[in-house]
Amino acid sequence: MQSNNSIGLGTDKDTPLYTIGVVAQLLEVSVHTLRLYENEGLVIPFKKDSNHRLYSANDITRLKCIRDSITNKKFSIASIKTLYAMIPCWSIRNCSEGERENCEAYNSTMNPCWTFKHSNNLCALQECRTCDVYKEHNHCDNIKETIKNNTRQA
DNA sequence: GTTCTGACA
DNA sequence: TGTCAGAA
Repeated sequence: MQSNNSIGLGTDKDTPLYTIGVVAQLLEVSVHTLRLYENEGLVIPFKKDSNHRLYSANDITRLKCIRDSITNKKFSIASIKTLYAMIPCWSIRNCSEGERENCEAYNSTMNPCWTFKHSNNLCALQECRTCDVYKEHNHCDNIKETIKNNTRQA
């Protein structure tokens, strides 16, 4: 018997395993809503060659956070985007002054860094889905921790 | 049967 | 957010 999963790969919370239909049932939202969250840049599911989406356990954790924010805390999608946009990616990735000046993400207040192209900076080298700036905030609560760690005293 | 994209209510 | 169309 395989203890991990049906395809026998060593699995962890980052392994994309769940189809959009399964996730929709799990979170009690429509498939359409999950695609909306993706289009709005709230979540980045893995895409198979077939272009079908696969979600990991961490993606589901993230989606639960998003749902809780919207349903219980009355956040809008736009407000969640703004919150994500406040994550100091430039600090986490140690971007230079020059890189910051030329970076759309650094200068955006409305959109998370992972919604930009990143064709001409160090972010072009890594998939946002696997970047700490994105990954470390699957729990919405972690944003506060990040801000704490990046705040200097005057 | 499930999911994809795009469009419209 | 829901639903429908046409395709894979």
